[in-house]
Amino acid sequence: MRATIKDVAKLAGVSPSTVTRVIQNSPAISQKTKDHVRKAMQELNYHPNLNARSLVSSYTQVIGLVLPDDSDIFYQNPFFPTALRGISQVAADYNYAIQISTGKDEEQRLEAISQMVYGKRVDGLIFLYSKPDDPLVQLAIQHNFPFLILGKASSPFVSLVDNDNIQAGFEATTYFINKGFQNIAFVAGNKELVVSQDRYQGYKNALKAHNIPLDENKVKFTSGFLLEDSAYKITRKLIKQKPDAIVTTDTSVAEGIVQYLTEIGVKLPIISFDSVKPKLAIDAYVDVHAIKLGRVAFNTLHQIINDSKENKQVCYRRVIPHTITEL
Amino acid sequence: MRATIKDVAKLAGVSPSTVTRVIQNSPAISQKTKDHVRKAMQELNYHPNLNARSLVSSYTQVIGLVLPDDSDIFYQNPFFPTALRGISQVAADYNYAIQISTGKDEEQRLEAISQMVYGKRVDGLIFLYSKPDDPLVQLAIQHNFPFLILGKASSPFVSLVDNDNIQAGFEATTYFINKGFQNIAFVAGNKELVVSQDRYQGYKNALKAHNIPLDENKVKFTSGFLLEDSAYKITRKLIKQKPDAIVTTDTSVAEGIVQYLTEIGVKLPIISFDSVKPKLAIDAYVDVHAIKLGRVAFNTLHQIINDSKENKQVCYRRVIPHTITEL
DNA sequence: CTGAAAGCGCTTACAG
DNA sequence: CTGAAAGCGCTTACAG
Repeated sequence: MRATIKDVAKLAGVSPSTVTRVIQNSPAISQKTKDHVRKAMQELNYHPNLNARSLVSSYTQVIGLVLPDDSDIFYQNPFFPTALRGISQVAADYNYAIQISTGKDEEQRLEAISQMVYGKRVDGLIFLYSKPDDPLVQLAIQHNFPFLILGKASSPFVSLVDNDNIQAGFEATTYFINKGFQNIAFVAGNKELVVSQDRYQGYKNALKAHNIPLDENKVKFTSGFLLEDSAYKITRKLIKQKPDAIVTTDTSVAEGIVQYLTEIGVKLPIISFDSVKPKLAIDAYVDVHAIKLGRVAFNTLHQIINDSKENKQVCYRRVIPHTITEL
Repeated sequence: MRATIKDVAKLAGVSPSTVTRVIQNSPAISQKTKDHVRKAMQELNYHPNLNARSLVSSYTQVIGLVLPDDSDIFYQNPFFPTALRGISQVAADYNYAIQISTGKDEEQRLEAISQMVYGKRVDGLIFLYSKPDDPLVQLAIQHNFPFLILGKASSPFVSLVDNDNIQAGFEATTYFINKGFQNIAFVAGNKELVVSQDRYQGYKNALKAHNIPLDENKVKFTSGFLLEDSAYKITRKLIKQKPDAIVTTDTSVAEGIVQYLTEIGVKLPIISFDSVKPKLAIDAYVDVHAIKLGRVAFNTLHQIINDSKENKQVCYRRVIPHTITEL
């Protein structure tokens, strides 16, 4: 059988509480005792039962990652694995484990997250998506459970880590304006998503700042599950407006556009958004630095968890700078 | 405060053990009592403390997903999110949660997995990679801990779920042979990986079966972190061998090849392997059906966990069929 | 069909 | 600097 804290205590000739204190590296314990106990732990290959620890101490050293529905386009995008990398890098340093939670629909996801929260399986949550009035977020708010959104939240009292997508849209558009283009089209992903709206706002702001009139015929939003397919079809119409450059919010969208343009033998300057260097022949991309987003997200959640232990309620809002890279 | 099992028992006028039995839907309990207790649970919004449950019952309803090093090319590939989808779909049906585990190097990963296993945080493990003599797999074997490898294992006594990569390599090559090509090149990812070796074996088998001599100058393996970059460079040399078609084992590799070929204005038929429809203009791809792999992986692990409760030791080896799709 | 008791493996005051 | 006791919230035999 696995060794318990009692076995270690016996072998080291101390009480179980002393063993606990050694594990916690309590300054109250003498160096000599610590050495003894540690030797005993080694000898018995002792590892604490984390369930027992969590039961009594009511912290788990686990955080939950809340993903959107299983069917979501989310999984097509390198954003998720990249942000996950950032989160897990910092989590490993703090010795935190990561539990992920998704489901086929909202009901199943709500059930899963309830179990995590009520069942005391995690100390905090990171939402890897952002949508208005999400019931899962509501649950966290109601129970005063530590959480943070990786994205833009509608409520002003929610902690979040995000890019400044309005500014990024502005800069992406300005990139082309500065190169002398005047008929810049804009093609975004799902219109409902806050990121699409924000980047569109940035696009409009940039045109305005340079006194270029907005032509809504040059603005398109994709729909459906496969972004490329939708973008491909949209381009057919878009091209009639004779744009001289295209700002797009997603590499998948850019892929659809490029595919159509290639087929009809047209070449247009394109800028896109991505979390990794696009494998596509486009001119530039806005790097949202998903690894950094993930790293800061974990750090911030960690902060929030500690705050809540002290009954502090702080709302953190962190912006991760983007960069524009020419290809 | 959150309601405990005692609160429910009191409200329902029964003992805590009866509440437990109702939760377990034990046939020993009368319908009337069940109704009472369930009503009380509803009223108090009762959710069991899972740490307490795991402590005493020593099962967790959590499985661990073991990922390769944080720096690994693994994260560039859609295989991971796709397989994860499959795993989490079935996990949700069984009401299992998923914990993921990675780290910056093997030491950190071993530490993380030790905590999961010794700390009794998970009931079983799925390894999402496969390499010879992996110390993490050793740990699981030594402790008789339920696990399974999503990939090919070197030991014959390890459960696994995988494609038949030799057969797939054979078919991919035959696809071109049947179209009349005779000078088929082969470009694979990292030579150390078992999948690369297996697909190469399939390539050789196909040539042999059609009496086409193997020309090792037409066989290349990439190296380094960015597969496309490596493939790009390799193509420069490869092209001197005047291949008339190329079998490649990875879409990233295919991307590098296509990029080079496009630049020099050459078009060659290419077939690749992928878990999602490639966004690249190639002729066909072998779909490894990563979702299915994930689904079967969870189901099998679930089986293994149940076997181990009954002290059964069964070694499962499941093959997931691939398909070739023309684009 | 149901309850009382013991215990899972820890940690946390309390006491010295 | 250290120990004895109590308890976290469940479940599992045992008994009836």
